Amino acid sequence: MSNITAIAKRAKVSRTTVSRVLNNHPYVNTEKREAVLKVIEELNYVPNLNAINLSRGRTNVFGVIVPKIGHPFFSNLIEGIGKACNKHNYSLLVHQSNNDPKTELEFFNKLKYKMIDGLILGSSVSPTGVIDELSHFGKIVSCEYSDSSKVAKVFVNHESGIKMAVDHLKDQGHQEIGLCIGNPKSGVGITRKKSFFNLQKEYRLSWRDDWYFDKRYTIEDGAEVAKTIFGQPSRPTAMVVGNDHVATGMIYEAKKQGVKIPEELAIIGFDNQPISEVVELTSINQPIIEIGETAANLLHSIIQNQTVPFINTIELELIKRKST
Amino acid sequence: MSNITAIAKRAKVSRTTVSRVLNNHPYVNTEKREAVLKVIEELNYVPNLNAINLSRGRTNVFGVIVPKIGHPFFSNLIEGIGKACNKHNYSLLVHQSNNDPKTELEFFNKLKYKMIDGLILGSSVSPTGVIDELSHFGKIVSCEYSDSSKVAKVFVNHESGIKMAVDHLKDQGHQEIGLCIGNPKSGVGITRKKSFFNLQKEYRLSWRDDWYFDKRYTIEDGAEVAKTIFGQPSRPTAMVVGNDHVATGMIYEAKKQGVKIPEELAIIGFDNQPISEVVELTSINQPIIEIGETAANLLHSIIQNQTVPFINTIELELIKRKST
DNA sequence: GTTTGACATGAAACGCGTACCATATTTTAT
DNA sequence: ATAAAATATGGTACGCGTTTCATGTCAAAC
Repeated sequence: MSNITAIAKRAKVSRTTVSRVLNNHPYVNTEKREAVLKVIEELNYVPNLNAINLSRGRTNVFGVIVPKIGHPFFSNLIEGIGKACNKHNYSLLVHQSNNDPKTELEFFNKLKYKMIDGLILGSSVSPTGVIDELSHFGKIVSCEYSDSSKVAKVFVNHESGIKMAVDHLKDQGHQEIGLCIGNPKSGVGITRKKSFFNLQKEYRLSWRDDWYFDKRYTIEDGAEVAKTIFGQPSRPTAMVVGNDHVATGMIYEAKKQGVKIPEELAIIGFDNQPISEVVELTSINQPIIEIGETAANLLHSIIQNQTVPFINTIELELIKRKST
Repeated sequence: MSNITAIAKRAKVSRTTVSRVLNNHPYVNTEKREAVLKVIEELNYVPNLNAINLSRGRTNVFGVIVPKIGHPFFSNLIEGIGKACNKHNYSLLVHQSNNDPKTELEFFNKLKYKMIDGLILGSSVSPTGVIDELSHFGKIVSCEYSDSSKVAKVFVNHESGIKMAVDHLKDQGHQEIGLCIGNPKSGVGITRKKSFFNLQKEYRLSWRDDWYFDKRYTIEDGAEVAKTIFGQPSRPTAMVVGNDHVATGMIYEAKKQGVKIPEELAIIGFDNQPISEVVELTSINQPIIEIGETAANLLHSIIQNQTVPFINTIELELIKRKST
């Protein structure tokens, strides 16, 4: 293995000059530059990024933590982040936490230990204190609401999303509206739940505790939720569902049982996934890829010490289809 | 910032001993170990991973390259890889290439430059020669067929997948079968195309050139393909479609136009994505997450110098639904 | 009583490139 | 003509932990 010292010797220059050539520093005589380049060829020199990173004190790597990579929301988020990373010449270390705080902490160490220059929280279950403390070690951007004042944020206004959904259903005359969300302990979950029940009180909507479901993520979960609802003596006339896949499962089950959508049950989903077009599901569109891109761009700007808005909200849009 | 030297001084031991404590080396006196641990607390010592990586000559990071992270196939592949990485205490550097050879080469440098210990090719467009050369710098596992003898492989037998699909359609009496694939230049694309046309000849099926489509990836693409087919004077009675989303788009368009599935057009997709259940699409199931897991496990084993099968094929399964 | 192996500890080399500081030579500006 | 920049190059400290080698102690084994 050849290194910078070997090249310097053979090209009869100093290691500093070799370093300058490698980094396209202008103050190098053309002849020496060429001599160095020639030796680099001859010795098949390959730089060692670990040495460079150690020396520079940074790695040009961002980290992102998500509960589940395969989930359409997060894979699109990562796609957006990846796009921005490519643009800024950063690499991306992706970690799957399964919403397990222990696994999260482990990944957080990558920031502490200087393996990544910045961290993007796709979703996190760690308490604010942990995040605050972590922020001493590097810049953090969160893609969901967070109580921590130390992290920059890019997120969709879930409160307004829920309001959009509920208002839309109310406008259609619904008074009995149920709610189905994913993880009730994630930032999104907490916000959605709170917003929903606030509105529900404000609008004096009917309520029954068995109109609430959480920890539902998949099409199968949706089918099961629908089954439960259809089996209830008094079912809601509409459901706000935090996830298009779950909503799709519900539509699927409704069709199976001959329950008419939207006449007997109106359904509104979130994310406007490709699937929602197929099943004609009304959905609140979240430009997920854009969120990811914005988050990574923001992180990049912050690291460059540029002044940028610390809290960014992304606007939602209701896509009306036949399920409402 | 405190480092190992500062700790050594304060704890009145050598740096070596500090290193031993940090790495749980057994030959350290209990008193000294505790003294060191105490100082580590006091100074808020945080190890520097770049230094560790440089010193050890490895990083415990795997790289994976895919064309598009948000694509369901690849996000699930990455999920599987991520799962195995978590198990083996590896991190995962994810790169999105958009099938651009230049971007690929850039990422390959992460292996050359020792930033990653091994590389997983989700899909690659680089010629065999490039991969062969790269293999001198580290272990590589490919998740698709590759001509390179230097890389280990984990892939589904796309030939058998196409055969499954065509046989199934032929059994149902179809003689006019069209084909729609994604990237015709990727490993998968090439194999599927070749296998399909081999069978088509072998079975003496009818053929028209306008029964072939490629570079189709999305639901919208599928709708457009269906439109084209339905506008043709002589359309196939069945289509083999390399991707469930595209197939879904076709079903969607067919329903819109009142074309009956499967009576007027049978459709068979690939991947058995959640969506295929919703639209009742017959699909060839590929256990994608499992492929990812197997690939990462394989890479891990190879790096540990364990003897493992170099070429692994994963079995497919036809999931019969109402579209055929 | 001596050999052998387990236990314990430290010095120094190593992995490798960057960046600051010092110095020297040319140019350009005044 | 002289001061001030620009150009060019090298020495060396620095970033930081691991690992090999040398050395030493103590207890068990023969």
